[in-house]
Amino acid sequence: MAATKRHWLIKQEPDTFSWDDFVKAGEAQWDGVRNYQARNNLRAMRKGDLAFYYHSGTGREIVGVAEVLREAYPDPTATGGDWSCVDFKPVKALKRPVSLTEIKADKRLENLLLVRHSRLSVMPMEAAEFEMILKLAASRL
DNA sequence: GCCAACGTTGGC
DNA sequence: GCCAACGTTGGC
Repeated sequence: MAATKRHWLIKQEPDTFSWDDFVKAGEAQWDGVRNYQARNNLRAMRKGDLAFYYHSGTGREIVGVAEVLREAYPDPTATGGDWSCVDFKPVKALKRPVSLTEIKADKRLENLLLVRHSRLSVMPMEAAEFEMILKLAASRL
């Protein structure tokens, strides 16, 4: 019946909009994406899908889990072109952040687009990879 | 349609 | 602050 949930990772510079800002806001319109691959990923998201919230630049770590609140709709901040945005709400912060260094050190996560394609800001990931990172976050460093 | 130049992102 | 990776643009 219900389609299998897909898993994602979204990046944000904490200096621009941190996880704490996100939690304070209660939800966020994920606009401003101007890359086709990232846009297509946004469009493939379904309500209820989960996404890791990653701090790029300062931090470079996964800090929390977000959920798709509203599926892709036209990005109101776009002045031209065919762009989309998605609304997310925070679900929970990870028990402890999982850093890029830690992810890179883990052979089982070597196929993550976060590692292979570092410039992509919205990316899919496997359910197994998602679970693995949740497990890392629940463990001691 | 190719490719050089340029801009942007993000890790280090 | 630097640089690699990558996307986009524009000349030919």
